Amino acid sequence: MTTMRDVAEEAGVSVATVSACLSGRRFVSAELKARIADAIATLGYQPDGVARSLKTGSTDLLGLVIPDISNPFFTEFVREVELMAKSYGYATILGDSGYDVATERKMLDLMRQQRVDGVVLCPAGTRRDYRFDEWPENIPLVVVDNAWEDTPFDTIELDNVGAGLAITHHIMGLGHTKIAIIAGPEGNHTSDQRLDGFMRALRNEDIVPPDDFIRHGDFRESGGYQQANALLDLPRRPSAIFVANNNMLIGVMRALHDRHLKVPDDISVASIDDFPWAGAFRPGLTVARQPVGVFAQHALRLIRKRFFEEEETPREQIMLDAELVIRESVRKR
Amino acid sequence: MTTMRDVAEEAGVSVATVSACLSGRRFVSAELKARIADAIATLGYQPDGVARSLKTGSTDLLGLVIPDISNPFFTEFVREVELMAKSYGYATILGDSGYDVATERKMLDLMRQQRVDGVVLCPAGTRRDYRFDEWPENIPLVVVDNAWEDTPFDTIELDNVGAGLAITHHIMGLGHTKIAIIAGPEGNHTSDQRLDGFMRALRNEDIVPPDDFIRHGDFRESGGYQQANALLDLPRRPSAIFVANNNMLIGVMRALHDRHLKVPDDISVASIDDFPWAGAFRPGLTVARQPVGVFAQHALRLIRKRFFEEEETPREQIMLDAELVIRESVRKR
DNA sequence: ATCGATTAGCTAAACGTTTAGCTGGCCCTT
DNA sequence: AAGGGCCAGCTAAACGTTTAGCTAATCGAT
Repeated sequence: MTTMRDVAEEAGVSVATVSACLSGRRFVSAELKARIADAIATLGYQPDGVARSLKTGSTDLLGLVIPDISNPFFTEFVREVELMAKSYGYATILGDSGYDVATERKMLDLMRQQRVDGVVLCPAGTRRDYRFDEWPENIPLVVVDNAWEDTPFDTIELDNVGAGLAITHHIMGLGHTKIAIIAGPEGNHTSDQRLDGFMRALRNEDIVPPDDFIRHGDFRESGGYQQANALLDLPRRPSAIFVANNNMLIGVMRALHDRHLKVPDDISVASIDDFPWAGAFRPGLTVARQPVGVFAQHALRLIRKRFFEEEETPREQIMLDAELVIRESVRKR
Repeated sequence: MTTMRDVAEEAGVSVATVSACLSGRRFVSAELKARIADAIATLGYQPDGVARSLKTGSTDLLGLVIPDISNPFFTEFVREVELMAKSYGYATILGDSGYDVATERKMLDLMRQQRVDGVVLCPAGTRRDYRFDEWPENIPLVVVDNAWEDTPFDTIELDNVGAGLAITHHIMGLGHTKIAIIAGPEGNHTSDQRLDGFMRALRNEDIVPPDDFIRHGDFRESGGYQQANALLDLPRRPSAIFVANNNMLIGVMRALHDRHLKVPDDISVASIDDFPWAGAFRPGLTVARQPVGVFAQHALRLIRKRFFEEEETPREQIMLDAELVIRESVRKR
């Protein structure tokens, strides 16, 4: 490999001058600039970021940890974060935890070891699954989507209670009273909040759903499939199902398909998280859409703010509203 | 930050011994091991990967460049690659080029600068869009999915001609003769091959499609939408459409939906690339599935092989078969 | 007892940058 | 003419590891 040393020699200057020329942080005469440029061209020199990182302490690397990239919400989030990161000159290290907290910890550790300039974490677990006293002070970390209350970190999340309320109100507004929910894992913050919104909406109308109607999936397709089947096996079926995320929605649709039940003729379905295919098929799916791009913008803003800030400012807890996208999967009863 | 120096001091040994203890590459007595472990625990020492990388020359970083992460084929590929990478101890740097060759080059340059141990590239462009004479000898690069002929690199791709043939034969086998294709951008290797398979299948049966039936989209949803509309505006419509990738398929479905055309009753549709939702909706979509997991396995195998190999072995050109997944979107005519 | 082989742990030199601080030449001022 | 200020470019010391090569201690064989 050709190093800066070689370039310096070839151009007949010192390494300091080459460095100054490349970084532009110090003045270098036009003549030397030209000689250095020539030397670089003839030798095909390409700078070594690792050495640079060691010396300067910043790697221009960003960590991004998500629980499941095949969930279109996270797919889109990855896309937006990577896009923003790129525009600021960062490269993105991606880690998919597969909703496994141990894997997630390993990823975070790996990223710390790579000395990333910041981490965007969409946590799979709850607060006490992590040992953040060990997290280095100087690496900004922002928690997105499944944010816990009691951390020192900046958080960004949907107003999940509001989204749960909005969806449930929409369903009730079309005359449904026998409404079931397939929530996420118990104890998962996001899931709990969406369930909370659901319950509040029902309570507003003095509806008390049977225990059978409140189900917990795993936020993945298989969980949606299982829980939908459980609901459909009930002697007294719901007329509408609120599914707490899009992957489970797929499973639900598959279960309905298996039983030749038509949406929304036989049963209504609504969910949280839009995705590219939601409008392309029959029936178009009614969902509450998360402002994914805005999530990503805030995430990068916060990381850069922390990275450059001189003295610490209080944590930000950002909460954004969902947008109800009404298509065809909920029908008047 | 606490460094290895601090640990060495605390434990009353040399840095060399600490290093030996941590890496396990040299024998260290049980007593010192314990003292070092204690020192690490009390100081909360965490090793610095950047310094390690500088010295050893390997970063345990893998580059992955794809043209569009929202395409489920690439979503799945990213997932599989990241999973395999993780299992070998690599972290994955992800770059989405957005089908833009300039961005792609920037990503590759960034990755080279980060001294990744290897790169998996799903190129957006054609061979001559790149200047691979500048690519460093010692960073293995494997080209996946849109592989060119004339490179020194290992390649992995679908047998696209075979896939095009299989899909088209399937359609023709159900009695269709007026078959259109929405291919990808002209000059794109993958697209050209799939189109080639399509044409060969038709030629086998002495069918000559009108020029109107051969359309080129951009491999994205909007392209599929536009080209489908163009086809449907034709005075003499096709009875079946072969769509060359899944994202365009979404656009096609949307166009059909807009015109209240039912698949497969009014028109048949088939595509290449399976995706999680293909079977969940009505109609279930008939597709040729790429063995994505196997792609990822080969990619990692090849990168590691090149990284560790003493003397150069000839390039491998791996070509894998698609699997026809027959659902409901193509119907007997 | 002596010599050589073996081995645990140490010293010190890298790896390829950045940057604080120095040098020496030039120009301006008095 | 001498002194001071300024500035382009240089020297050398980091950054936090790894590792070749050395030292000194231990042990067995003669």
